[in-house]
Amino acid sequence: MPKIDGILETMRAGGLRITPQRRLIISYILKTKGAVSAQQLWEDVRIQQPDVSMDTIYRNLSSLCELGVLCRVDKLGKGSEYEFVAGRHVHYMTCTDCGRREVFDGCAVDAEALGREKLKGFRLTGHKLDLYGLCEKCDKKGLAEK
Amino acid sequence: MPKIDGILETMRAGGLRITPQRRLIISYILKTKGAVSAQQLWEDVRIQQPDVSMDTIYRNLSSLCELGVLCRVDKLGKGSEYEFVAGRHVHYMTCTDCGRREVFDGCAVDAEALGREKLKGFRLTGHKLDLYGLCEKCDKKGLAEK
DNA sequence: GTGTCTAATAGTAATAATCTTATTTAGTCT
DNA sequence: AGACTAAATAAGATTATTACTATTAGACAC
Repeated sequence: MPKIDGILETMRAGGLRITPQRRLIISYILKTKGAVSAQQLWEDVRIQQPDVSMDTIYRNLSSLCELGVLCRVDKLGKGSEYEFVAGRHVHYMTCTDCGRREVFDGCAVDAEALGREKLKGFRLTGHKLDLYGLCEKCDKKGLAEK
Repeated sequence: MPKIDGILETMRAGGLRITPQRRLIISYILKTKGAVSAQQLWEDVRIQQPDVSMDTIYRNLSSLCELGVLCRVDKLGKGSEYEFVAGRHVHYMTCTDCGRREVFDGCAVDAEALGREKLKGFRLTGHKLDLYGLCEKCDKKGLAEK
C-alpha cells in the first residue's frame, strides 16, 4: 500500500505544489480500497472542506495520472474511476457484458515489439492496456443460451 | 480502405439492424480521412438528415466500437475521436506535451504474457493499447530548455 | 404483402468533464 | 519576517456524453 509521504515527494519531484486540497484528496484516495470515482471523492472531501470544487478534483486526478501515481479506468460509457498504480504495471480486464472488472497485475506489452523504427521519433514514457472480453459467468451464460 | 458493404455485413452478423441513419453515419466516416469527432460527424450528417440526434451518433459509434469496426481514441481531456480499425491491430502514440498523435500499426501485446492462469476465467475478445510519450519535436524542445 | 416482435430513434433531460477568469497561495529569494 | 511569481484554486459557464420515454420501423414468419 502506498504511503502519503512518498506520493507528496513524487509530486514535489514532478514540479507540483503541495496544497491542503491535494493532501486531503490523496488521503481520501488512500483510505479507499480499490477504484474511486470523481463524484464519490468530491462528496467525501467536501465533508471536511465544503468549498472544494469539482474542477479541483478532476484537475488533481489528472495530475496524479500524469505522474503515474494513479490510473484512470474507463467504465465503458458510465464515467471513469481512478485507482493507485504505485509503480506497478496494472492493466484491466473488463467484461463487455456485465461490466465486471478485474486487475491484470503484470505487463503484457512486449518491449521488443516496440521497435525503434516503428516509433517515428516518439520517446515513450508510459502506456495503458485495456483488455476486453467475457468474464467466466457471462461466458457460460452465453453458451447456455445457444 | 474498408468498404461500406463489408461493414454493413459485419453489423448484420453482429445482430444489429441496418437503418438509414446508420448507413449515413458509416458513409460519412468512410469519407473522412483519419479520426473524426462525434460533434463533427453530427454536423456533417445533419446536412442530409437534420433530425438525427446526438444520442444516435454516440449510440452508433459505441456499437461500431464494440463490433471492432471503429476504435475510440482519447484526446487527453479534450473529448474523443473515432477511427477505423478494420481488423488490424491499431494502437496510438500520443504526445503528452503537444497532443500530437500517430498510429502505431502493429501489435505490441505479448500473447504469451497473457497466461491463462492470470486471466481468472476471462475470455479475451479484444484489447486496446495506448502509448504515451513525447514526440520528437517536444522531446528536443524539452532538452533545449534545460 | 400483412402482422408481429423488438431494436433503434428523436427529443428531452440529466450527468460527466472541462474551460475561463479573477483571486489566492505555496515555494523561493531576499 | 516580507515580497515576489507562477501555480493552484473557486465559482460559474460551457462542452461532452449518457439516460429516459414514447414512437417508429427493420427483420422475419406467415
